[in-house]
Amino acid sequence: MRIDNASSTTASTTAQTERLRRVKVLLPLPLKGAYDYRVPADLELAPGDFITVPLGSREATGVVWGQAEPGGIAEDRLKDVIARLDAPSLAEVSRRFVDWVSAYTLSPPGAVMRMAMSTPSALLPEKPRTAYRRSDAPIEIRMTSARRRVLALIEDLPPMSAVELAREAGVGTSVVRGLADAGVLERVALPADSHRDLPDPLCAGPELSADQRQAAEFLRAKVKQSAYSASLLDGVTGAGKTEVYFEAIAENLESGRQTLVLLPEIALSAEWLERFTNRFGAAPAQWHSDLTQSERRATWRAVAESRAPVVVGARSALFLPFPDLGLIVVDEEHDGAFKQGDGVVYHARDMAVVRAHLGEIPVILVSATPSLETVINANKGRYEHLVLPARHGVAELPAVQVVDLRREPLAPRSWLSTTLREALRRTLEAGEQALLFLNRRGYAPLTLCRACGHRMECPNCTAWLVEHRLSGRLQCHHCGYATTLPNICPACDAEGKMAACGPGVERLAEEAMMLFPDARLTTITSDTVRGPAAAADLIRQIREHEVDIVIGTQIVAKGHNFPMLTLVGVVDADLGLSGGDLRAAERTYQLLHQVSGRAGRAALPGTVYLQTYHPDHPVMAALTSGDRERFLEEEAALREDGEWPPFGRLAALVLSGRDEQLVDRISASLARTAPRAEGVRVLGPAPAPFAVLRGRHRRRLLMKTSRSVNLQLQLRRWLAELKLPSTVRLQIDVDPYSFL
DNA sequence: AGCACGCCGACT
DNA sequence: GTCGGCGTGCTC
Repeated sequence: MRIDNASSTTASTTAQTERLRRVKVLLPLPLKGAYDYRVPADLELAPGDFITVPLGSREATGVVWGQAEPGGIAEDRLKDVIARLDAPSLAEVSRRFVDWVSAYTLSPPGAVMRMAMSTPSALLPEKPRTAYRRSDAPIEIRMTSARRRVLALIEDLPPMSAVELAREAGVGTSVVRGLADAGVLERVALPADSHRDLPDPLCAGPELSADQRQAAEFLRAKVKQSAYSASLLDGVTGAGKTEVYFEAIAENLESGRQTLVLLPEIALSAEWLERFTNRFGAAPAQWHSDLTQSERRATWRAVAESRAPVVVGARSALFLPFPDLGLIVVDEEHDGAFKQGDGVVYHARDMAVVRAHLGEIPVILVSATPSLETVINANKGRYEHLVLPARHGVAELPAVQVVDLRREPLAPRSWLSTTLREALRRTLEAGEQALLFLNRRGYAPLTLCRACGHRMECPNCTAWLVEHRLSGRLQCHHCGYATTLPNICPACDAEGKMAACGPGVERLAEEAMMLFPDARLTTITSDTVRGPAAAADLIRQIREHEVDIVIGTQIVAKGHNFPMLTLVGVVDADLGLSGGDLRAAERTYQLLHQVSGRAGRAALPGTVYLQTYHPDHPVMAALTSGDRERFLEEEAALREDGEWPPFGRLAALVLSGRDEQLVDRISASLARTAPRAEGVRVLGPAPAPFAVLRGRHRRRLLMKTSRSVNLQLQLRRWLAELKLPSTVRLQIDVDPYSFL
């Protein structure tokens, strides 16, 4: 009896120990799920711990995802966990977030987790930073002039790194190391991370208007509640939305919790950083794709160790390992850049709301032109809706006029109507600035042969080659293919018949220069602006009126304040409306509204001209009347009729491969096995927009369901049996943002 | 994602 | 005869 008792106790203890001794480990790889590992007796592990494990012939870093479930892999295939890494473990809410995003996007959980891990070096012990100082030991060495310079320099300076010391002394680092090896210099360890100044919520902020104060108080109260809430902060550019949400950040700073601010394009936000620093007396931590390895490491660690109270970043910052996130702000929430296109396909704004929900914290969505989804959520009461009216005297809204190109035809190879030319002339004569907006890079979007009609197309993609006259090349904007402009038609051998068709910004600049030879002109596109420093310099040039005419693509649409800019000419307002995209009208409205806002922001009133062949289009009507609500209502009605998002659910499945027939066969068979259920429709397969991209043939299926259907469940069932040849890829995009 | 395994072309 | 190209498949 006693033995029975003892043995049963032993058995249950063994079972329990067994279970504890076996853990699920999520590896940052696109595997189906977590892998099981055995935990050695001398290791104590908890969920969220970062560990190293053997994987095949190598070693990998992963996260303990929980206790292994019974019925996993056979005992004899289990390997031992190698070690626990010295990094704060991933918070439970972060792990739930990874699982949630994985389930929602149908991406492997490891692929999602990879975004939370940044760089491998972040998990390894920090490399001690070595500095050098004069040693006391009286050592005789052969003196050289380089050595003398180093020693003279070190006399009255604090210890410096080899690189700094060498740079200051004008010698190579080998001289410094040589002196250290000889014993004249002494190596000392520098403190790991010199503490930077932290944002201070008590720093004096700017004077707020009554409306701003009211909105700020509301958001402060939401932060104080530390519960889930979503608020839309809505108001025209210049209404002071940023200052308002800064107050919410201040409140969250006071409570000691972390804040995440998501911006669509961090590289161009020098202005935002300046405003933040002015308000809080210190810069926030930054997270974006241009960080160096060591910057990534430092920021990731600072976030994980609660040393970064505020992080501003691009969409991937959402996956940083915050131990205590208390507030998320999504600025420019309507911006398409929040949608991640490759790898794990997700929309950072939507996932930010999910993250806030899981963390039971407030999220603030900010925009002058909020997305239809967000406005509907606000109207239905799911989001709080705070509207900031324009501040008196700050931003006079520009007058928007349509130029009807059907009544006022353009001259051949000209893209500026008489009306717009006249407006330009008046603006320049008044000593003011003008912006010509055309969302097309290069010189001409199409080159064709006037003899046989042959079009210059990309050999790898279904796309025209764009002529770039600055670089003297024909370029594919999708795969990077480039070639020279031929003088002889590759199809019919006719000589000198290749002709540029349509305008790009370079060609527009050519016309403007011809019309206004004395005007100082600059072209701003992603081709001409390389990096934040160049962008900042251009912005300064415009602000200081060193330029009369600015010609640019969408990168000039972002909110910069140019006091002397009074005229905006939208050269092709219809661009972007064609193509049958669900959000074409909405996006065009947002872009053109934003670019219109560049005109007349200070004391001078501004004017906007929209050149269009569709003056009656709802987008043009909304822009000229300023009646955003009516436009959104009409858009919403259209989507509701067709059960399009957000009134229905949508997922795009794109199959791609080099073998066109194979891709066709598989898409066809996929369509045959599509689920037949109430409220589920599968459209396609059809050639995906850009039917060939980078040499891969693409077919698309669309799954469209009503709101009540669990789209992910239907998708998972459908694709569970699917066995794809390795040469064919399937990309799933839940809630596709753009159909292109 | 790595890394090994495997099966066909140009080299010491 | 081997070295090495990258297609295919597996990693608890």
